[in-house]
Amino acid sequence: MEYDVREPKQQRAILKKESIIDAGFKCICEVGYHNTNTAEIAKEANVSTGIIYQYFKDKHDILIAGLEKYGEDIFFPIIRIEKVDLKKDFENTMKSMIKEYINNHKISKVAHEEITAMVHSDSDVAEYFYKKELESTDRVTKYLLNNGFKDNNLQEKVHISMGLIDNLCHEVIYHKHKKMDYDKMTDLVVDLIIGLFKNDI
Amino acid sequence: MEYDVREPKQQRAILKKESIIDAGFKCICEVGYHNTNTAEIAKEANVSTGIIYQYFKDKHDILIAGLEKYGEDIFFPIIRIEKVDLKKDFENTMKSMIKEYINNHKISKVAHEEITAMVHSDSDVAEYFYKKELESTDRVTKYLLNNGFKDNNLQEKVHISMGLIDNLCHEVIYHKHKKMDYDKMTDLVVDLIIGLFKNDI
Amino acid sequence: MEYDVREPKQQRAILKKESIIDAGFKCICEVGYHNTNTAEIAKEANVSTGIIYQYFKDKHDILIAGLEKYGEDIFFPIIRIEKVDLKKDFENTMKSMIKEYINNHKISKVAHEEITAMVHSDSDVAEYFYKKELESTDRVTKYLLNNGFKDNNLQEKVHISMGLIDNLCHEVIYHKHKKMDYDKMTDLVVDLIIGLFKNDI
Amino acid sequence: MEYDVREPKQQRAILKKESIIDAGFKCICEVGYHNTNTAEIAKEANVSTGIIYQYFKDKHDILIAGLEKYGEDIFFPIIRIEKVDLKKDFENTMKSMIKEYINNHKISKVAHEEITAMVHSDSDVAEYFYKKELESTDRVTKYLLNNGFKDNNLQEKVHISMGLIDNLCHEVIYHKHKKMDYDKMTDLVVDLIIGLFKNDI
DNA sequence: CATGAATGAGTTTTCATTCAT
DNA sequence: AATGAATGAAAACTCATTCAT
Repeated sequence: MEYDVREPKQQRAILKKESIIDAGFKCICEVGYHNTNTAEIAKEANVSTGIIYQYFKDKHDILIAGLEKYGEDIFFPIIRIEKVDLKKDFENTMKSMIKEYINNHKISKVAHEEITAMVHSDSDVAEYFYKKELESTDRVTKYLLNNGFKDNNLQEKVHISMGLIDNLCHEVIYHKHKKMDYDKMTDLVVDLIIGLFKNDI
Repeated sequence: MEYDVREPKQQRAILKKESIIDAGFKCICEVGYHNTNTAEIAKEANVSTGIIYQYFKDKHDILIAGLEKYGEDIFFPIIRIEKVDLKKDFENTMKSMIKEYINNHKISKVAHEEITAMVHSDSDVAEYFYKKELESTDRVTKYLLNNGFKDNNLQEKVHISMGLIDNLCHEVIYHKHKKMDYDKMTDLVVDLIIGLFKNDI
Repeated sequence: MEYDVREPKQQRAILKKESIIDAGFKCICEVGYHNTNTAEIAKEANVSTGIIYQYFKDKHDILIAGLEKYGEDIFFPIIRIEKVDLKKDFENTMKSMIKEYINNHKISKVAHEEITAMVHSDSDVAEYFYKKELESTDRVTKYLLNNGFKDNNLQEKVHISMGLIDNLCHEVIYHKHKKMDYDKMTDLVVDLIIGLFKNDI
Repeated sequence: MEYDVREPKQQRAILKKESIIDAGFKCICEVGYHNTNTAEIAKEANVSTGIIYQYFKDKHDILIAGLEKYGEDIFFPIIRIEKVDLKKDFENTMKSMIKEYINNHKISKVAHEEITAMVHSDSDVAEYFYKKELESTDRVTKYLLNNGFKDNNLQEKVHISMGLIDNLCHEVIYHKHKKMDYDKMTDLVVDLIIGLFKNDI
């Protein structure tokens, strides 16, 4: 005989909602928002199509929930800069950060493509990125201030640096320019950033 | 059995084909590819839906035609760098170029959003951008070489510089960071670029 | 992404699927496959157009389902020859069979026309007819063997006989030849068939 | 310099009309009426789409014209039975006729399929076949009468015989029944026909 | 809460026929 | 007569969302 294991309803509902978020975000990242339908999400989440609308206003809502849940890890890992030890050699710290970034990008390359595509066509996604980008800059700036950097247009410099790194990562991953020397390019970028901050440390 | 895509021979028809491209690209730029339907395009172009399929394989085909027609002006004006007079003061030249870029971006802000969104989800659009981006880098690099710059990782430096400018424009237009000093930021970017090339002139 | 064709589980849904088959087959039989559209079928079945595509891949799928459901009764009633009592007088048995056939043809005359038309233009319909025709010949042949007929080119004779009966029915129903004496023609056909088998009983 | 060879307009027009008929019938026979569009016909006929409607009421009209032009050769060659020499051995005459028929069927197998499909769905095509079938039976009957056959239900017998031959041809060509002995079947059919007429010669 | 059946507006595409030149 | 451009109604099919159970 089987005991009817009765999990608390609240708990079960939460799990179900999570599984829908996960399934939805997975599908959207893999094949794109417009190529994912609710039936597919329901199937992937092992729920019925109807139940989705108990937990989410609409399909779009699932996307946003997924973004809230996984967006930071995928798109804004720098937000956790506090873990970085700036006491060490600045140049090497930056190089290993860049390497980590590139790796991170590579892992979720398709997710990046699919989701960043929506920044331009979906105002909620845009807003999320907007907010997170601000947050990233602020956090990094504050972190540097706390680590003894002078506030000499620090925010602007941080933003420029983050942009440089982003572009570099993107270039390396998509490897558009066959003749480009990426090691050299990385060195150039690191030098630029160090140059930017050289009088502020 | 499919009608072949026809190449119009009469003047009237050629104009009509152009008007479909214009209408389609306009709609797509304004409300996005997925939110534009053929009926809308036909209406905007003052033609019937049927004629669209005589000149274009499908909706996507119109997008690509529009891109070919207007893409360079909107996304890659730097491709015409030959017009810039580098004999003049480098710093001021760059600053006015950046201003022009920002203006250009502002004019077709929505087009930028909608179309760059598709780079990530549409392989043909992606291919176009890749191609043009390469072309831009190459052209600028060659132009600098012809103007006496030394080939000291010139290509990499050009690419980095173009990225810096792009990011700057983007930041200025979207004005995300309320506390950011954009004039200072522009100065920083220009200084960085000048620094990059300082030993190559 | 495609919805999978679903197999209905609820009683209501099963009935609905059947009603789509019935409605579709009815429409196709009455006005022809090419003159029947999904909206028409939906209307006739009292369902929405959408539901059709949950149970059927496409319009063609409905046709095949209808054929599987009603094809034997309409086109291959001889497949149930086992019910015929061959112990009785062969000639009279055959005559009453022919009468029954003609009646059957008359009832679903339009269905015959519309569906047999498709044997030539639709490979799935063709396959169905081929299969059933083979099955008919085989069954009749076996049945005769079990009833003491000798296997003296029996299969060939059965096929010829079935063709003769088919042609006869067709002629009687369409009544093409004004001056034709159909009773006499029937007698001739029956005599021919009896003659064919006279040494095999 | 080139002389402007001016054919009589009437003549040119006739040629043009013929080329449309030929092109249309060719397309229809090859891929079917529903899969042939007017653009295709125009292209095949080397004329513009517009001109078609100068010579024909509609697409259907082309089909009928094609049928009138080529139908007899393809579907009712027996209509020219007068060429057959019945003085010779009846059995061999018939066998060679059957062989010729089978060949004829094979050559235009697709045309047969496509066009006979329409007998069931197109009343004009049906009427044509109806008319020609009557004509065939009548001609053959008359021819036999003129060759000394007695009028002992001759029309009925002719019709039955023609049906037997048609079925045989069809069976041989489409070869549905793998285990069937077609030589034997041919012999059986010939014997049946000879038997039918044996007291009438 | 949960299911999955049902809806129907919306989309792309085709093509016989007409029309402007 | 001739061209080929243009029309637009009609068709198949999709899918986010709602509903009956």
